[in-house]
Amino acid sequence: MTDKVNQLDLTAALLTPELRLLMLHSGSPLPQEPQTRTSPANKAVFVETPIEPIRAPLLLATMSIIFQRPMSDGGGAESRCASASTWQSAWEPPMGRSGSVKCEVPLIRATSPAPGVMATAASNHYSILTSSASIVHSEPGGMQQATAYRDAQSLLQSDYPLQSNSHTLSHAHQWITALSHGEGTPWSSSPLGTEQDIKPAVQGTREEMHNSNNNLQHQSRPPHLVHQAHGNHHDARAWRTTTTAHIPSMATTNGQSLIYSQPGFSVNGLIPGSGQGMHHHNLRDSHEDHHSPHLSEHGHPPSQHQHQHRPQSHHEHSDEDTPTSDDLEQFAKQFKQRRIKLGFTQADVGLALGTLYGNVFSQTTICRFEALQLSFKNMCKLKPLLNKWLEEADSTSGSPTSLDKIAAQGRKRKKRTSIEVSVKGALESHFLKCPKPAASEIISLADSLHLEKEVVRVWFCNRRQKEKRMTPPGGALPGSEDLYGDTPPHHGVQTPVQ
DNA sequence: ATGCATGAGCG
DNA sequence: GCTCATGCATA
Repeated sequence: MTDKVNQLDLTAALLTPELRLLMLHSGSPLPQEPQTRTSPANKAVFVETPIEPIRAPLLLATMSIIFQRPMSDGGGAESRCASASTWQSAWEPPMGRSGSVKCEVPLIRATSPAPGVMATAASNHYSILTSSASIVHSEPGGMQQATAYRDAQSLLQSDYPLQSNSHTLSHAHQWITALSHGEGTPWSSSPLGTEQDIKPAVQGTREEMHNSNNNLQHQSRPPHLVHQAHGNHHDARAWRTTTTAHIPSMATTNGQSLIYSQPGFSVNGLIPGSGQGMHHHNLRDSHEDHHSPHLSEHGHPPSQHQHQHRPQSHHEHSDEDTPTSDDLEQFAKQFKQRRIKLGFTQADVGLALGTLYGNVFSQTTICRFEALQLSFKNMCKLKPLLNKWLEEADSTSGSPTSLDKIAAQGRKRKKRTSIEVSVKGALESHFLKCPKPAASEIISLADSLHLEKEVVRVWFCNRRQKEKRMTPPGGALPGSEDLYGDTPPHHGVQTPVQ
């Protein structure tokens, strides 16, 4: 039993840099050095190694082991991940000797956490198994482009919630979203929150965006996908694949811990030459999409840029003119990047706006701005302010801007009601059928759900509001726009044909 | 980051 | 009673 733990069959192919280092440190014999080569085409890195297994002494003390058993296990490939400690008692040997084993070191985030990293670490190695010739990372977690925004949404919301780090994932998503995007419109993708509740199949788009991308098919997904399957959700273009073996920055820092270099993230290719901390990468990747005419996933231009705005050409990102949704998206993204780089929190900005221009805003609002989760109008309104702040902050960088706290006004607020998941589900389904229930309906609904009428009413209001902002443009679910009957008469936008 | 809430403005 | 902008409180 101890043997199992202490000796692990490893092929060089499975030897990650992390593991390699550990082995070196522990004086373990390393398997034959793998040869890495990079595919010029997709930048994927392949590792070619002899299949010859080696015996690796105990390195598990600080490792997480993920291994996959061969199909013969009845249940099919089964992945496991356990800490060394638990592993010892719970581990079962791989079904076959050839069973691949993948080890990875617990990762320590050195600096500002790169969202998604942890999650990624835990779930992206599966594909590596069984293929000793080429290892290509397929990262399920968070590298998808905004192009795959919707996919990502549904993916993140539904496929991962079970993971303990699911919240990390949602961050990742958000983050990634901010970093890269393929479509030109903010609302062209569903910035819907990471709400755990059912994702409505009907999207009540109205105002701005119509992007007839098919984003519905993702509504239905297998309740539980195997990790490997996740890769399919991703827009393959979103992020380049690479191998762990390729990560150079694996060197231990201060000898204390291994910095985790998430291949999918840092070597993503977004920032080719950046030698900075990964948390800064995003600050420059914007070049990627800044000028590129955002093509939709299907190669169609977003085409809804003009809607709802003045026919002003979108060449200038001026604060004066009504920006286009593209401008806003760009700005929001840059804003966030700058803010982070400058070291301000969303709350800081909100307060600063108050001291600087008299308009205090909450962290929530800033957050929503960055996430493009405000109405177009609202975005337009905030943009100039934020832009001014940005300029100010940029020029003042170095000396901390005075962020006089503005006393929060005390107000007796109703205790936030927490609606149970099941109840929420009921509300959701009702919403799908009727997003705007009559008072009587609300009452009966409240009655049956044992909720206050007001709570139900507010819930519907919020739900509608939410629907409006996060509505996937493409979502332009047929006929969903007039769902509320209050759709403004603008937007005769050319719906991207599909 | 987001769910539930508030309140102004409006019809 | 709705929309809309906004935020407290919390996951």
